[in-house]
Formats: sequence, structure tokens, C-alpha cells
Amino acid sequence: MTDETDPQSDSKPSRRDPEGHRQALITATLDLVAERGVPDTTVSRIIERAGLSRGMIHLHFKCKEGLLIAAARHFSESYATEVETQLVEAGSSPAEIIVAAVRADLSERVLNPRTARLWHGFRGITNPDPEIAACCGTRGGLVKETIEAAFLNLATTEGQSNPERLARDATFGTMALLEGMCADYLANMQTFSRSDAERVILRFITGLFPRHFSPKA
Amino acid sequence: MTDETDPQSDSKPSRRDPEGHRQALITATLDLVAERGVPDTTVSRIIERAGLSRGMIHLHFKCKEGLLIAAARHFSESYATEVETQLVEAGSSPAEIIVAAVRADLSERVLNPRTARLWHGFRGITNPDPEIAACCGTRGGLVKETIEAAFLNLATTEGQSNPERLARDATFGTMALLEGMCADYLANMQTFSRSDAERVILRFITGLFPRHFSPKA
Amino acid sequence: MTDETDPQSDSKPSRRDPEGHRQALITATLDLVAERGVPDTTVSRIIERAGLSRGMIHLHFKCKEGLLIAAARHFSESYATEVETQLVEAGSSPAEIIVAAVRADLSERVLNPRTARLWHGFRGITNPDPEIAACCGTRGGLVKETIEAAFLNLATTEGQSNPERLARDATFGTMALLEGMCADYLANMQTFSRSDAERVILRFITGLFPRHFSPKA
Amino acid sequence: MTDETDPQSDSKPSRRDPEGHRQALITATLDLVAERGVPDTTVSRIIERAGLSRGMIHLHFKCKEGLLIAAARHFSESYATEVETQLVEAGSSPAEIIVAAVRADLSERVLNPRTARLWHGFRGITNPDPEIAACCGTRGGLVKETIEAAFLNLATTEGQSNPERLARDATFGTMALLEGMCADYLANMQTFSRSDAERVILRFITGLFPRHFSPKA
DNA sequence: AATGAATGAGCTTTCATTCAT
DNA sequence: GATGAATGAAAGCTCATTCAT
Repeated sequence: MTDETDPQSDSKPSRRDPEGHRQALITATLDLVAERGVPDTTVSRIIERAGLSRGMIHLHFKCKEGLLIAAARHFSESYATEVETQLVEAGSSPAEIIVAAVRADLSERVLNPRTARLWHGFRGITNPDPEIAACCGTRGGLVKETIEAAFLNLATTEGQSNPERLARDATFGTMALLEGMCADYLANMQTFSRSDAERVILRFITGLFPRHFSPKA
Repeated sequence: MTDETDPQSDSKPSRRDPEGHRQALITATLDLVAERGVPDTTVSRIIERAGLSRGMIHLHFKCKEGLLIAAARHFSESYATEVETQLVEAGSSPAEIIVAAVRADLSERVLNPRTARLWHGFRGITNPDPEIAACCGTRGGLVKETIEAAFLNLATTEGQSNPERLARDATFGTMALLEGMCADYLANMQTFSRSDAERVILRFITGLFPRHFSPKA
Repeated sequence: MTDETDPQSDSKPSRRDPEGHRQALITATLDLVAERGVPDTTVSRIIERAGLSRGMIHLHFKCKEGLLIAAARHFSESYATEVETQLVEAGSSPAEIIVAAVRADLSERVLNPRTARLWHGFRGITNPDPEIAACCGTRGGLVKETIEAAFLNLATTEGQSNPERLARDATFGTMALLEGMCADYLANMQTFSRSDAERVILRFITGLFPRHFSPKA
Repeated sequence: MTDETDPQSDSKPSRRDPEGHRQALITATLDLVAERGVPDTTVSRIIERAGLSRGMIHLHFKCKEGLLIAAARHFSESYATEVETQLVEAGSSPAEIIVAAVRADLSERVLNPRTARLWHGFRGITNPDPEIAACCGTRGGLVKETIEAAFLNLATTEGQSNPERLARDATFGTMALLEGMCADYLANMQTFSRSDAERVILRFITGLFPRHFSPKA
């Protein structure tokens, strides 16, 4: 998943390796944001964890804010990549895509303590850089587009009067439910049930598309 | 909501008014958390905004953390109070209660830039005081109980095989949707539509209780 | 040893008892200086321990410094009183008085963790109030005068050429040794030996007055 | 004693000179402890006197306590070094070494207002860091060992029944006297007489080793 | 490209003292 | 005489950033 080109695997990067240094700083930053939150992710802790020198951050990212933006973008892209990867292994019908997307979003690899803390950590910044707000403000981007396209496909097939609106509502609700599940997971990690979450979301979808999903999918 | 007994109206509290000072500090803190986030809510800014002296915070709340906890609790209680207030004006049937609760939660008084930022600001603290986590980790408490009771009422009436589970799913989904709407509102304040949000949530509820809600409630 | 007039023994003084309040504050101050040193003896800790109100200190002693002076003086007087008390039980010959004074000064009641810390605590104030310097700068006062008188008695009897100087040297040396022993006690409480200390001081005295003290006194 | 390699003499150290900065901070700290005592030796005063920036203390010593420990150790080492230096110029017989050590300890360079205040300032910390207690709790270390070895040499030569105990008593008494003299010096700088102090200490030593010291050494 | 010593603004907290009650 | 809420200066410390090397 990480640097294939780095001959020394993923430990401390070698002395002259600008790209390795960038990656090491981003990884250290994400680790810290997940563990301690954005405000406690200090320059000192980042460089200590990355095993690099103090000036490195300003050399590669201009300032701490720049590193934070790069880290948030990296995290957001990892999320989309991971969901898309899981979708590839699923079927290709719209209904299969939607169910697979929901399952992927609730899977251990996408929803875990680290990611739940990262989403909320970045979202907790009240006046975030627009860049951070754009990529971590809500789940969205590629995943949302994929789901919306599948819903539109279903709605059109069904011959509804206003398929665009149905698809939009379905997407809006599904994404909101996933957001809400993530918040619930963060607050109640011990008792949170992935299967309960999945069942509730499918009940919502089934309510909108009764022909395409069985009540007990 | 402010000092009825204070002869000098509700502006700056008089020199000897412990309770007024406590309230002033909590209000200033909530204002700042909403405007600038938790980490930028410094003691200096709080006392400047409250127009009080530096030592006051430690006198009344022992430390800044204590004030933050008191503020979070106050905010959480205000939320519940506001929703309950709006429920009083609604009908008394389970379905009416549920619809009213959703509408209240999406109303201007409950969901606005200040509250959306406060929820996420407090939630963004990665290792929060348990007290803060308990009251701001997710919408819950009184509102959730009210909704769950109403759903259970409907589910039992309907003669479902497992009414408890249906009520639990309905509550879980509704709360998750409200959470997700709040996150969406925070991320897209300009384009967010309260009516779209309400319609989507009612579609979810209608899917689970088709007899009690009309498709276009 | 304390307030004979207080009907409620030595616990918290009653509501209207100025003298009891003075004593309670002094005792609390000495306890704290012994336990935590002068700099950590704060007004808050003093009033908490004495169970009195904040304004009390400034009411009875004008300021914290005034209380500290009163406490130092009280401690110094307690030291002299205790030594004199032990001397009363001793013999009345000059040699007996001297040996008894040394023993008293090294006794558990006079040299213990509390007193060793109090002497050094007050002495550690670099620019002390002259009053504190006078009473806690070095052991002195009454005890020193008693010893010097006894030495002078011995020296005169012995018919030395310069009895005043001999007495002065003996007193100077004995007091210095007692000071040194106190410092050693503070630094090495576990290993300090009162009998070793006494033997060494008596060796010093025996060296100056071989006729009046046996080598193995 | 100062930077031989620094081309800009020994005034303010150059912008990049870690070791010089360390020394400057230690010197400033000792000056202040001597002038105002440990509690009034604040970070602000230290950096003002050293002409360095605020963060420097925490950069080189981690915290104020760390600087204080380093300063105490430096002071303790300076004391031992100074006494040893003066001993080199003295004779090499045990008796000469002892007399020289006493004289050195009472000399202007070893016993002066600054050092007397430093000993008592550091000793006045009631719950000192073990490191500070170890090096400033009592005169000791190298000087004590040197004196004890010399006394043991004398005691063995003299053929006493228990030479170790005699040497121990002599060392204990001499060190205690030197401690006591230092306390007396601190309390009575104007009237303190180095020659009186020396005479009294030699009287003690002469009493224990009459063959090796003349009564009026 | 890379380093890490240095900076000083700004952080939370503690403190002796005041004074309306 | 007695109280304790209120004050604000000053404490120790952390921080992102700079820049000589």
C-alpha cells in the first residue's frame, strides 16, 4: 500500500530521498492526528515520530498548515481508493454496487478507530483551510458519485416520475447515514455493530427501491 | 434565560455576582468554540469576551478544562431543552411526536452555524474528558429516548414480530440521519436544504412504518 | 504546650477568638514550612490548613510576611524553651549544664525532621526580613548565653590566662558543631547518629577543658 | 575559565554557541540564587541577566528545575576544585593537608557572601531534587574524602586502638565545624573572623591529635 | 537538500492582596 | 471582627517558525 519504490521498506527514509521524507511526514502526521487530535499534533511530535529534522516540514510543505493539508488530502484519497478497491470485487449491477459500497464503508478497513478519529479530528477544525474542508468535511467525491450513478440507474429503470430527485434523495440519505454511523462508532466503539448499521441502511434503501432490494437483504 | 433579579439588566454582571459570572464565562466560551474551535478558545480570549478578570476561570471552574466541561454540558442541555420545547407545541400521537422531533432538530433554532460548529468542535477533541464525550459525542439523551419511545409505541401497535428491534433500528437510523445532516450542514451551509433533509428522513421512517406515514408527509 | 485557655482543645478555633486564630495561623504556617518549604507555603494552603478565611492573615498579621515573621519567632522561642526545660532537669554544675545543653540540642524533641527543615527553610530565605534573620539565622539567644556563661565559669575556675577567649572559643565551637550536626541530620536522616554527634562534640569540649570532662564522657 | 576559542572575548556569547549559552545560563542562575534565593530566581530574571531568549532554558535544560540542578552541580564542583587547587600549594604531610584544607575552606575564595548564600539557598529547598540534595546538602565529596584519608593516616601512625573511629570522628567534627562556621558567616558577615574560626577548628583537631598539632598552630 | 539551535509570542495557572459585604 | 469573590501581575512552559551552518 505504501512506497513500492523504497528499497528499505517503510521504516526511516534514507538520507537523500525527498519523496520518502514527504511520505514519512504525512504518515507521522496522520498517526498523530488519529492518536492525539489536530491541536496536539505539534511540529516537534511530527518530526520525532518521522525521525527527521525540524526544518524538513518547512522545506517540503512551507509550513505546518501545508503538511496538514497534504495529510488530509492523502487520507481522503486513501478512503476513496479503499472503497473503490472493494467495489471491484463486487458484482456490477447497480444494486450490487450500492450494497457493496455500503458494506465497504462499514468494513473494518474503512471504518476503524483510526479513520473515525481522523474524520472527526479534521472536521473539528472550526475554520479549516478550504482544502481540508473540501476533502474531509463530509464523505464525498468519488464514492458519492459512484453511488449516485447507481441509484440514478435504478430510478430511471423503474420509471419513476422524478428519477433525478429520487436518486439524489437516496444518495443524500445513504451518505448521511454513513456519516451518522461513523459518529456513532466514534462515540460507542465497544457496542457499535456493523451488521446493525448495515441492516438499517439497507432498510432505508429498500424503502426507496422496494423492487430492487429484498426486505432482509 | 438571563438574570431576572439583576437590576442592571443583563449586560456586564455586577462586581459581586458569582452565578452571573459563571454564566458569562460559559457563554463566552461557547461563542468562542463556535467561532474559532476548541484549541483557539484560549483563557485570554474568554476573559476578554466575558469582560472579566483572569483569575475568575480558575476561581469558578478550577481550570480551563473545567470551564470547557461546564460549557459542553450547558450546550448539550440547551439542545435537549430546545427540542423538548418545540415538542410541547406539537401533537401528542407517536407519529406527530416523531415528525415534530425531526423538524425541531432541523429547525433554525437547533441547527444553525453556531450549533453545527459546537457539535463538531467538541467532537473534534480526540481524547476528550469523559464528561464532554458523554454529552457531545452524539446527539442522544432525552431526545433519543423520546423518539425511541414513540417508535416503540408505533411498532407495538402495528403488531410486528419484533417491535423492539424495529424501534431500535428506526431510532438508530433517525439519529444517524440527523447526525449526518448536521455534518452535511456544516460542510455545505450555503446549499443545505432543511426541507430536503426532512423529506429524506421521513422517507426513511415511512419505509419502516408505511401505515403511519404518508409517502409525502 | 498550646492554648490552655481554649476550651475546645487545639482543633479548629471557635468563631470569635482572635488569639486562637493567630495561633492557628502560626501553627499551620510552621507545619507547611516544615513540610514544603517557605516558597510553597502559600496563603491558600495556610488558610486551608488552619480552617480559617482568606482575610484572616491580613487582619492579624497585615500581610503574609508578617505571619512568616511571627511564625519564625514562635519557632525560635519554642526551641529556647524546650532546651531550657531539659536543662532544668539536669545538674547545676557548669560541666553538667554544658553536657545537658548539648544533649538537649541533639535530643529527639529539639532535633527532628520538622525542626531541621524549619531551621533550614527559614535560613534558605536569601534576603530575609531582619527579624527572621535574627531569630533563625543561627542557633543563639538564650541557649548560647547559658552555654557561654557555663564555659566562662569553668575557664575562670581553671585559672587560664585568657578565660574570656577560651569561653568564647568553646561556645563558638560548640554552637558551630551543633549547627553542623543539624545540617548533617537534614542531609542524612537515615544514617545520622545522635550518640556519634554527642561524642564528637564532647571530644571537642574535652580537648579544651581536659580537667572537667573525662575523655569518654 | 571562559571560552578560549571564542574570538569575541567572553562577553555575550555569539548567536550559535550552545556550550557558551549553557554556561551563561548557569552563571546567571548562580548569581541570582546568591543574590535573591532560589524562589526568586525566575526564568525571566535568568534570561534577562544572561541576555538570552526565553526558550533557551527549556532547549538546553528541559525545564527550570534542570537548569537549577546543573547550576547546583556546577557550584558544588567549583567548591571542590577550588579547595583542591589550594591544597596543591600546601605541604604533603597529613597534618599539613588537614590544616590547608581547613584554611582553604575558610578562605575568601571559598567562603564569601556569594558561596554562603548559595549553600544555604540550595539547602533551603525543602523537598529538593535528589541531585541537588546530593551535591549541596552538606559539604562532602572529594574534600571530605581527602580530609578523612589524612586523619586516618595520622590515627594509624599514632597507634590508637580504633584508628578508623578516631578518623571518622575527626572528619565528622571538622566538617560539622566548617558547616557551622559557614552558617555563622552567613548570619554575621560583619563580625565573623576567619582567624577565630580557624583557631577553634584547630583546637578541636589538636584535642584529638595532640602529638601532631601544636596548641597554637 | 538538510540541520537543529535559537527566538519570543502566547499558553495555562498560581499568587498575595483587596474590599464589598 | 470576619468573609471569600475578585483582581491582574507574574510564574513556568510550549509553540511554529527562522536561518546560520
